[in-house]
Amino acid sequence: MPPTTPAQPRRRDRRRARHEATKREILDTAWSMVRTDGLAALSLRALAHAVDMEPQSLYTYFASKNALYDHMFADGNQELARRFADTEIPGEPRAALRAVARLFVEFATQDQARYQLLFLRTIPGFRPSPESYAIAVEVLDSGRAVLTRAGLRADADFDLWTALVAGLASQQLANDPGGDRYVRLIDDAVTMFADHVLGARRPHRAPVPEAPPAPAS
Amino acid sequence: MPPTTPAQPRRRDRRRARHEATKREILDTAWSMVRTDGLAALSLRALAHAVDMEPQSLYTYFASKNALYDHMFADGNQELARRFADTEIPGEPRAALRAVARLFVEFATQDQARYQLLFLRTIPGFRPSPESYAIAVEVLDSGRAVLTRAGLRADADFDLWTALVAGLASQQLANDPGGDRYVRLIDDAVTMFADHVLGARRPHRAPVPEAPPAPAS
DNA sequence: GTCTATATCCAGATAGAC
DNA sequence: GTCTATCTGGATATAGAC
Repeated sequence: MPPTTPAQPRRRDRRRARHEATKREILDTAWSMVRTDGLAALSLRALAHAVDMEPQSLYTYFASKNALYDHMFADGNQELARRFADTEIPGEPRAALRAVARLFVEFATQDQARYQLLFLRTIPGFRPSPESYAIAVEVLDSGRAVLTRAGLRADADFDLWTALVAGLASQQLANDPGGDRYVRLIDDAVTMFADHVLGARRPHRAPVPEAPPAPAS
Repeated sequence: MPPTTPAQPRRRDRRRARHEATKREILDTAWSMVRTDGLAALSLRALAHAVDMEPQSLYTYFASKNALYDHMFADGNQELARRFADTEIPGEPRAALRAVARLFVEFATQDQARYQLLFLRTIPGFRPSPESYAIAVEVLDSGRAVLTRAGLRADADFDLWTALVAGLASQQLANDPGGDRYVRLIDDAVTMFADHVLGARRPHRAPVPEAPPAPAS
């Protein structure tokens, strides 16, 4: 019998685990609902009934609707962070840019509601908590680290980069949801960007095989 | 006495003019409200009281809330069309691209709610009517015409263009509303784009004065 | 931790008098 | 064209029994 593990803490752990499991189920259900009905259309009543609860019981898990949005915000950013961690980023600068662009645009275009919650100001009055926002900053820093390794130095270049990939994602979601009209432009966009900030290895879209890599600055 | 203009029609005209004026006032008030409270936060009650009406009276002017959104959608697109018509677009390709990029990004960043209504799918269930959507298509065609004149041929290039300018606008609104962190990247972004699709007149950001204009294709 | 009961207020929309 | 009156339903949130 383990001496330093009395029964009480273990039971408390079990209870807490169950609490977390229910919370997880609520969050997953919420995601599924906003995916079909739209982010702003989420109602706590409908959510509660979808998990077989009375609406009031939700308040055991989330203090308010905005608190729920806040958890979803953290959740989505954590998912993106996980993908960053799980993706091997090539050392070659252009390949690295392609990898991170694909990673982000794929993540963004998979879920319109998630994109709106994480990157647009769709819900009036919603502001992520400092803790949740910190995760978003961490993710952004992951992206920045990749670009720095690829030879990017200027903040303005990083901003141009985020505008480019966010633009592809945004247009894909708004004008061709579920399609690939803008997704398929990713590689071309990366080439355009890399030519601009890293120096053109190949002039004007004509591929030059075996050209030496261009220096960063 | 004018023979072919009886009194009845004139009175009808006056009434209709008054009707249109009130409609205009409601629309303007709605714009002002969504600008401060957020697009999705608009309520017909609050709107009605802001124009000193009972909520029910609004239905004389707009058949539903979505009908109001639809009029706002048309309204915003008409404003953008007006700006296109009023702006002189230079003949030189890069200058033309700069002009249209500035025009669009300025319009977009002036009003977050308007941007969300016109270009993002913020309101669950809202779809513009065919008549309103036609105005949006017309505006898009204006932009396309400028790029065609500048030497752009491929549809994919036009899509890359809209992604780029929409990305700048979107990031400006989401991450630095009211500032110019992304707006000031417009010229750089246009250079990047033009180098890519029109051919690099200047290699890697080093301006070459008096260089001959590059051919379109 | 979940429920019943309730509070409070708001939403969009319709009917019909004036 | 605007009002009063009303419908119907929804929203978020709290109190307290079990």
